[in-house]
This record gives sequence, C-alpha cells and structure tokens, in this order.
Amino acid sequence: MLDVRRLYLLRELDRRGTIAAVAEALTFTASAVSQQLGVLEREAGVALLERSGRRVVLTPAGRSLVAHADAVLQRLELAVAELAGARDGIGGPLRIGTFPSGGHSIVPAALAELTQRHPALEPMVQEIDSARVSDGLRAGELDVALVHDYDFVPASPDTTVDEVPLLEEPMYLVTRTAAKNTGPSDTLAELLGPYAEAPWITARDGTTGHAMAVRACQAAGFQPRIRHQVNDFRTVLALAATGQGAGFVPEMATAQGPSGVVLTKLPLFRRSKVAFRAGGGTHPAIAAFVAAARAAVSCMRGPGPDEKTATRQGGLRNR
Amino acid sequence: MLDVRRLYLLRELDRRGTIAAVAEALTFTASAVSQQLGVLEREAGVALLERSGRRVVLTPAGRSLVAHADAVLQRLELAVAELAGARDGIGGPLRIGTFPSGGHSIVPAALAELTQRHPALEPMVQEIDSARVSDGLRAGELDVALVHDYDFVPASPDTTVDEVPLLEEPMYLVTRTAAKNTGPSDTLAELLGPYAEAPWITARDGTTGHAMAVRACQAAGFQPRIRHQVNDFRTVLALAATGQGAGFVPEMATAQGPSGVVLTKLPLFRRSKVAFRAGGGTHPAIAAFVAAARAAVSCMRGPGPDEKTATRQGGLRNR
DNA sequence: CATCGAGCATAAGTTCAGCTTAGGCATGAA
DNA sequence: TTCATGCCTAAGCTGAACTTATGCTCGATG
Repeated sequence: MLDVRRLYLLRELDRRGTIAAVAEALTFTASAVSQQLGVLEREAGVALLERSGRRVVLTPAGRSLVAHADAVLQRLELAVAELAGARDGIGGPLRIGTFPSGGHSIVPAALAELTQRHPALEPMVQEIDSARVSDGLRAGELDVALVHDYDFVPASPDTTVDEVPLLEEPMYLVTRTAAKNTGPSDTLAELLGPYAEAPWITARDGTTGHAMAVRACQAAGFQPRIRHQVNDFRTVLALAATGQGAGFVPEMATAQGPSGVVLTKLPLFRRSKVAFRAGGGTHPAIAAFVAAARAAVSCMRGPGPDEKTATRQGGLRNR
Repeated sequence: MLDVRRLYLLRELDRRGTIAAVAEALTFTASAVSQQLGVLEREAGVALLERSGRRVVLTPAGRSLVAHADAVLQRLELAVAELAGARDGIGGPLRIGTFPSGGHSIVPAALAELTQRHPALEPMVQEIDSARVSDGLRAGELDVALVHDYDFVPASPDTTVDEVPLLEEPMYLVTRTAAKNTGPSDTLAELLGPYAEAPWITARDGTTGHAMAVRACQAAGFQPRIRHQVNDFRTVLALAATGQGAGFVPEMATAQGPSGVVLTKLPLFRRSKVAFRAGGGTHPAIAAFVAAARAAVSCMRGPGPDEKTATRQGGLRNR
C-alpha cells in the first residue's frame, strides 16, 4: 500500500518546486524529504522525478500520482470534517488567515459573532498574503482564510483548496484632484487615462493587488509609473490626499478615507472569498466561520441586516 | 492527518468483526491492532468502537469513517494500477484465487495464454472459496480471483471489490433416472418436484453452491434431504451415476460426465466473474488476466472462436 | 575563469512510533 | 466453578524515519 505521507510530500514538491522548499515548509531537513521521496520512487517502480539542473521536476508518472494524492487527501479532509461534526460542540483552535484589509474589517466582526456563539472555539488570526494561503492551508498552518482576487488577476485554479464567495465590491480610483467631469458609464480607459503620467501607489510587488493595478493600467493603455508600494489602504488614501499619486482602493476602505481625496468608482471588481482545504467545507468550525463572515459582511453593508437596504446604501453586490 | 494504515485496520475490523480476527489476518498481535485503533480513536476525538460483551462493535461514527477509508483505499489502488501501467512490461507475481471448478477449466487455459503473452509474469494460483475471496483480496493475499454466484444467492454488494462478468451458464439437474417426459419450457418446480423425496448431493455447507441448492429446492416447494456434501462436480456426477441421489452441476461440468446419468437443463444460472480490489481494474496484470480468462471461456465454448458457433454448440451465454 | 551558494544525494548516527511479550480483566460457554 | 475467548494496558525492543555531516553538481557572479 502506498504511504500517504509520502504522497503528501510528492504533492508538496509539485506545488513548491524544490525539495528544500518542501522541507522548510514542513520543518524537516531536505535530507529527510529526499530520502522519503526516494523510498516512494522505489516502491512505485517508476521514475517520479528527474534532476533538471540543480533542481528536480516531476515526471508524467509523478504528476499523475500527485492527482491521486490530491484525491486521497481531499477524502481524508472530508473524513476529518465528519469526525469533527460527530463531536458534540464546536471547539479547539481555528487558525484563520486573512489579507490585511480583511483583518480590520470583516475578521473582527466575524470573530465577535463566532466566539459568542461558540465559546469553546479558539480563533487564531494570522495576516497572510493571498498568494501564500494555499501553501498555508495545505501545510496545516491555516484552517481557513479570507482571500480575494481581482479582475485581471484570476485566481489560479487549485484542486487542493475550496472557496466560497463572500463579497464582490467595486474598486475606486483615489486621487487628490478630480479629472474632467465624467458620466457614470465611462470605461476604465477613460477613467484612468488622465493619470497615465501620474505617479502611482500600488500594493507591494508580488501581491495580487500589485498585479491588479499594473494590469488595469495596461488595459487602460499605459504602463503605470509606480512610486509607492504599500498594502494598507488607509495609507494609500493618506498618500493620495497629500498628492503623492493615484491609487486603487476597494469600496470597503472608502468609508475611513481622509478628506481631500476624490474617489471614482471603477468598472473593476474585487471578490473576497473564504478558502479552506478541499473537502473541509463540512467541518463545523469552518462552516461556522463562513456563516460568521457572511453575517459580518451583511452588517458592514449598512446598519440593518436587510439586504435591499444594504445594497442601496453600500452598493456592494452580495453573492 | 488521519493515518491511512489505521483506517485500514478499522475497515478490517468492520469486515471481520473482531480485533483478534483482524490481527490474525494481517499477522499482527491483537495487542498491536488494539493499540493502533486506540490511537485512531484518540485522534478522531469521537468514540469509534464500543465494547459489546467481549467483542467490539463500530459506532455510527466508526462506520462512516470506514466509508471514507473505502474511498481512500480505492483511490490508492487506482494509483497503484496506474503506476504499474507506467512501468514497461507486465511482470512480477500475480496471486490468483479460484473456486475449485474454475481451477481445472478456465484457469489453466487462461494461464497458458497469459504466460505466453507475458513471460515475466509469475502467476500463483490458490484455490479459495468465493465467500473468502473478498477478505483475501483486501488483505493482499490475492490480487485477482475467479468467483461465481447463483440465482437465489445474490452476491452481497461489497464496495471494496470490483467484478467483471465472465460467463453465465445454466445449471443442470443430475439424476440416474429420467423423470416423466417434459417440455423445454418447464418451471423449476416441475423439474425438481419429482425428486422432492430423493436424497440430494450438494456442495459443502457454508458455500454458495450449498445455499443455491437449498434455496432452489425451497423455491420448488420442498426442503432437500441432503445426504452427500461434495464440492467437486465430477464427484457429484459419479455419485449420481451410482444412484446416490440428485444434484446440481453447471454446464461446464457436463462435458466430463460419466455415462449413466441424466442431465436436465434448469432455468437456473451460475455467473462466473473475475474479482479484484476496487480500483484495481486498470492494473495491467489484472487487465491481462481478465482478457486471458475471457479468451479461455471463448475457447471452451467450442472449437472455434466464433461466438455464434459457440453459442449453438455450448449454449453458454456470453456477457 | 575561479568562486560561491543553492539544491540534491548519500552515509552514519539517533530517536521514537509501533511492534511483541507478558499479564490482567470481563464475558460467555461447558 | 472452570476454562477459553477477546480486549486492554504496561513494559521492553526494534527498525523506520529523522538529523547531522559531507560531497557533488549546477548556475550565478565578479
């Protein structure tokens, strides 16, 4: 019988690229990972990886074995979720990952709801970039995470992670001065065009927010000159207010904005989602977190829980 | 992550009933099995088994975990099959189980074909009662097996074993004297009724052949008085020829019959199948065995491989 | 080109999970 | 009652899987 622990290592190798990275992620030595993969390969009777320069890459047989590993591990996750459901009550630690702007908006409200309803639950929040969430979930460092993606930056399909949508909100252009008056039906190119030569404020390099900014500007027909790289939207607003450049913020961040900035709604959306290991959606603690996050989003959209009111007031599209 | 080895033990416990039986089947001590199941239960956080007298029975949570174990192990079997397919050539040991009458008819022909086509394959044949095949496959003592079931004795559905049909053949009533002349459309009750008071020759108690005989007679309206219990159909024919009673044989056995017996075709069928671990159907050695068994069956039906001829000559229904 | 760091593999030593042995208790049959 | 069966726990032992140490190759860099 194939050892699932070794299949797990092979899957991590496929995702992370090098044995050293797998070892670091799982707090092993590279030697241990190499040895275990060697045993797996011997058991398999087929070459699963081959050296390529100073790295290793998976053979076709190795990649197809990873697909089986995905299926097996997903089913195990389902079993774990069912066992957790069979236990009476929801409790124990719940490791929650969040992108920064989720951290001070959705998460606190969700946690208040969550801990009140399930006092035995011990939520542990950890800020993490969306791009690293998948790794964190697979490695067990996280159980659930708030993630987002943007138009122009599609989330890469990942069979090891399931997601449920939470919120879709428009992005806003932040500037100090208004461009010439525009109607509500303007295109992205028309809205961003006036700032083609302006300095830009984007999220830090390597993040999805950064990629979104660059590609939105490219779609508008220019390459942005990026001057500032900050992830915190309040800082983006503050920098824009002092004339340091133009930037993007999601609608969620517009409420806290300083005076002196002009906000222009863009035909460009950010989708927030809750992610968890594939198969884990039925885990009671995760289901409870999803419910609490949904409730938190509903509250944020307006004073009342009424969906129509909220939609009118906030303009957020609930999904 | 749940340990699949422990899930495997839980599944065996579900199938075999006692920890001692699991230990014996897997050549462990009962202590080892008990300890591992204890660890699994602790990890699960839910009671998986509870003592009932001096045995243990699975709780609902335990049984649902077994369902997950089935799914996981099936997927692992699929992975193994795919790896075997990725290796070049078919070789190595292949443990074949067979019911006795398959052993001297289908199996030799199939093996001749198989070893000629795949010289590196080392087939190992083992006679085994169909009722124990499932255990043997799961424990890895067998890779593939010839099994059969009868009308009135439906094979219990088993998610851990896949089967492909091989042959469906009518059963014959064996007697020394013919009953009053009957037409070809007679019912089972009319055909068996004349022998309600006769002594019967059946397969040994506890086998599917025995159950088939009893239930067929019951369906015909009487309880058979069983005098002889032998599994070998040639012996059944020989006993019937000496007037020791009436019995059942499959069509396959009628060719070798001694003179002095009357064979009456019954509206009662035996289905021969090839069984293997769920998910293992794509394993090249198993696929090759299935193909060889099919070929052997085709040959047996007549001198030519032509299906129509064979059907006319032998009356076997190919499926 | 020489040098250096990154990445993987192997050898050897170490540790702990998981096995066996031993023994005890409860159950149910003789 | 006595005995066999089945399960559990304690204690000791062994090997699988880890770490440490080392070497080798590749590719970047001055």
